[in-house]
Amino acid sequence: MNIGDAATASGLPAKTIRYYEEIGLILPSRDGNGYRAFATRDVHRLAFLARARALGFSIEECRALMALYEDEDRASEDVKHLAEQHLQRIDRRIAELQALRDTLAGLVQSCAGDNRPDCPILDDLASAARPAQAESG
Amino acid sequence: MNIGDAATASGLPAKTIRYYEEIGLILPSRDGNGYRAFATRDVHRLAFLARARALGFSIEECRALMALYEDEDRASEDVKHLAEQHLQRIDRRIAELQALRDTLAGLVQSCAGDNRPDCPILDDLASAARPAQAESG
DNA sequence: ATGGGCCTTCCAGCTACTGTAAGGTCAAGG
DNA sequence: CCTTGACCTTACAGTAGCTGGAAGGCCCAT
Repeated sequence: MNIGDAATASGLPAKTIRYYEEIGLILPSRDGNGYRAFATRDVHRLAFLARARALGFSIEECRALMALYEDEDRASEDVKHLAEQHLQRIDRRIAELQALRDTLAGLVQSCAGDNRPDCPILDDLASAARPAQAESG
Repeated sequence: MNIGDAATASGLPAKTIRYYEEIGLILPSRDGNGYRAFATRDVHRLAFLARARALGFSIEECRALMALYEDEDRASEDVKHLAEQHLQRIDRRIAELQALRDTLAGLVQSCAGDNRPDCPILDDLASAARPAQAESG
């Protein structure tokens, strides 16, 4: 199977597959003409990677997950640990974004959004530059 | 004021300030020795940028916000529009992460996390590779 | 032989910095 | 006067994870 078909089958762009080979995530064999030859197993690996990436795991985490996937003697504990770490990272990120969102939503709401120059949003951004105008207390 | 003091005053690393100059976000004057000379106004701009970046605005959005900040004849509508777009992007991102989080949390919970190899997390990741084993329905 | 669609490699670019190297400047101390 | 050390300068490389494009090879149909 050539890279185009592997791309279609796995859902990953051919470019991405070449990149994954370059960084050692997969190692398809080669035909006589130099074309990559993907076995069914390779396509499974690619789909595994696609799914793991879609769940937000980093490339290095995917590498580790792949190793566990291929290791019949793995402990599910190791997989769970990776997933838990990732989950915590996502939770932190959500909390950050939520805080951002709340601040921003407040600013948006306070802004008239008309053709006059007065703007609480710009005032807020500038307030960091003029701490005399108090935001603590 | 040299770059070190501007960094302290604005909360941005000196490296970042040089970068901002390179991409044309600020243009401090220069002393005879080639050192950047930051006026109070420059430090205000830097703090403005720092705050806007902390709120998650992209560099290009910061450039636009800065232009509005400096334009006395701006319409607050333009600022609000930028902020609303950003807010929507954050909302979408939060929704994405939340969906991810839910999926991942389900997987984590279903995994025993012991020293046996059986692992619903890996099963899920691999399921994309073996659609015969059904996930729809 | 020629056209088109696939494949190959290599290099550049994206965001927003960050690190490092090699060197210039300046004030203090001996 | 010289050194030390903290500051400053530029330029280049690297980060994550691709993505686009150039230049060229392979293969099949006409």
